[in-house]
Amino acid sequence: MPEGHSVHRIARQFARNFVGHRVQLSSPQGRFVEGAALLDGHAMTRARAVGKQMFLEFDNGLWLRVHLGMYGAWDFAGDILMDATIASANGRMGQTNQRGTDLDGQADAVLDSAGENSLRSIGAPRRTRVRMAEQEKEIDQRGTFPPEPVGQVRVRLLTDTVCADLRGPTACQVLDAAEVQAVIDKAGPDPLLDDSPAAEDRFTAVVRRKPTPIGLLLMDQSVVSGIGNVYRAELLFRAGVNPHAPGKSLAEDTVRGLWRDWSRLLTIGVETGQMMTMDDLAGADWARAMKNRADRHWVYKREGLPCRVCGTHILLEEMGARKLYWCPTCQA
DNA sequence: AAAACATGGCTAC
DNA sequence: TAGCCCTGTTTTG
Repeated sequence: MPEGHSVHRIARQFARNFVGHRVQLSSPQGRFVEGAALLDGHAMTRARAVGKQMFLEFDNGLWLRVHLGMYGAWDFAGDILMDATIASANGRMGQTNQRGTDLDGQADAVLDSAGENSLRSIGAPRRTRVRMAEQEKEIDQRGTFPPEPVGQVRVRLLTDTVCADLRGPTACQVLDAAEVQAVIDKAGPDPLLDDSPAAEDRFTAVVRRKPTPIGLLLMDQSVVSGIGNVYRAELLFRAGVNPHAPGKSLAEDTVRGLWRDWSRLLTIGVETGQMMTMDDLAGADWARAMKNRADRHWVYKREGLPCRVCGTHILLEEMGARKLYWCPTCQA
């Protein structure tokens, strides 16, 4: 599934295209009929991402909470205003985006600021169809509007001009404001929601108190939000940290460094739409990595291959019921 | 062509 | 610990 960066991008897409508009909700699949009815016909007022979860607020005070899980995806169709980086990630927009450009750090898009601030618009809406999951891709350019639902569509959000279909989510439910707050309170800090020293302190303190291996702590969404299996492996390699090291055994600077690096990688991920973890690349190397996943990571999915730094064979083991990739030499 | 696998995480057993 | 969500991609035959 999409790790944290994708969910932030999807929330922006909703802020861009739905916030401020009346929305018709339905459940073509039939498994969310009651929930859809609670929100149907109301205007969307806010789109938020917190770690891997997304929250859409409507003007009756209720929220739609969505977690994509492993297979979940959103398909957008219609006259879509796209964040330029989405098209860029597909290589369709030429040079509109280069790394190094700044996000303004505004993770939430609220009603009065939707459509401006951090979203770099292409300009006019474009009639298209885009799938947003871990990868984003344009599906086709034409067709009737709204399109026929494809596959098991749990919920469809429809305005006069734009349609969003949700398929295969782990979670899709209607919550009131207090329930949303409870979910958010349980989540660990998300660098895009809070890049304050307090957030870094909180993460650092929690990690350095626990005997749990850091490789498990980074995946624990109550410790830190948004990190998944790819970012876990890559963050640990970049920090030179052994995944088995207990949180409490790590130096304070090391843990703070992990937080800051996560903030950096998440920012790059939101900007490019890719889990680009070899961010020191330049020119042709960067372009190749943007195109091919195999050239994008230090250790992820590289078991048995020589470490890009020291040549040692990359190891693969199970940790937290997920595949963990690491270099026993660089991460001694 | 078919089968296995995966960026997650909840729930039931 | 296994199932589920039920899709897209990769690997196997």
